[in-house]
Amino acid sequence: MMLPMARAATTSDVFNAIAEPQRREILVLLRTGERPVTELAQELGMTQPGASKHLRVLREVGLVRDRRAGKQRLYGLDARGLRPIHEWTGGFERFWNESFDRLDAYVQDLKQARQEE
Amino acid sequence: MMLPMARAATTSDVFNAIAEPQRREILVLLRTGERPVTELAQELGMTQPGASKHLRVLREVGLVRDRRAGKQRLYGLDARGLRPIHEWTGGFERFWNESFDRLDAYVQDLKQARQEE
DNA sequence: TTGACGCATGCCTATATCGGCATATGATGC
DNA sequence: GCATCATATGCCGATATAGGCATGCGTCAA
Repeated sequence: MMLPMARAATTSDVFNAIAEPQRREILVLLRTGERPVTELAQELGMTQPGASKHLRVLREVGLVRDRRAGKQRLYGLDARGLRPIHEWTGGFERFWNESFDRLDAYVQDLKQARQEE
Repeated sequence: MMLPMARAATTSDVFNAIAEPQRREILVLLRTGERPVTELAQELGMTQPGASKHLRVLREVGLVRDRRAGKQRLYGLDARGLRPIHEWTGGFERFWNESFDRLDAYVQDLKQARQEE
């Protein structure tokens, strides 16, 4: 009896964590410094539980760290996890330039063909 | 009557497209050249429909292009869409270095504190 | 100890996929 | 047209979230 294999467990990986727009906003905001959840939620127009949940995901993949500060809990950026992604995409740098060239060549070909009609 | 708002529509955005490990494998493989779906599926150990579906997502966000070649359909890389991601993560470069420094300083502090015990 | 405050969690609903499978669609050659 | 090969799609089952809301839990101050 073969059970249908469902979606792969992509949770807890950095690519997945930054696939969410709001989580990216959080990371960007945290570049300007540590913040408690409530302030963060307010600045980004999300509910406190919503912000907490996103922060949890970010913390689980190591993109943010938290430390207690009195009654509050301050969240801060730990961007090291973004480096692998930067490098992975960087592995295509040669190709996106190449793509431009090819597209350009293609466009030139079209123009050429037109004039010869 | 307030309907619960579900998951945001993140479909059709590049961040989401590359969040899937198999799709990343496809992109990496395509760096070595165009390929028909079947060959691609075979090389990556996935089913043909599976490969087709992933390619569809990649095509919808513009990361691959296809062109007909006789009976086959060749898929090729169009890496330009990866550039924004490279740049977005690059915006954190300063911070991941800084993080390293801080971590290092933290470790030094610990060592210092130990010796002074 | 008891509020009050700040934040994390649990529960629920709606949805978005992923994978497997069968099958429709398309193009080719006879 | 028809058989055949190459791909794309549809359907289904199982899961993974995202958001809203209410509530639990921990910390601090009086």
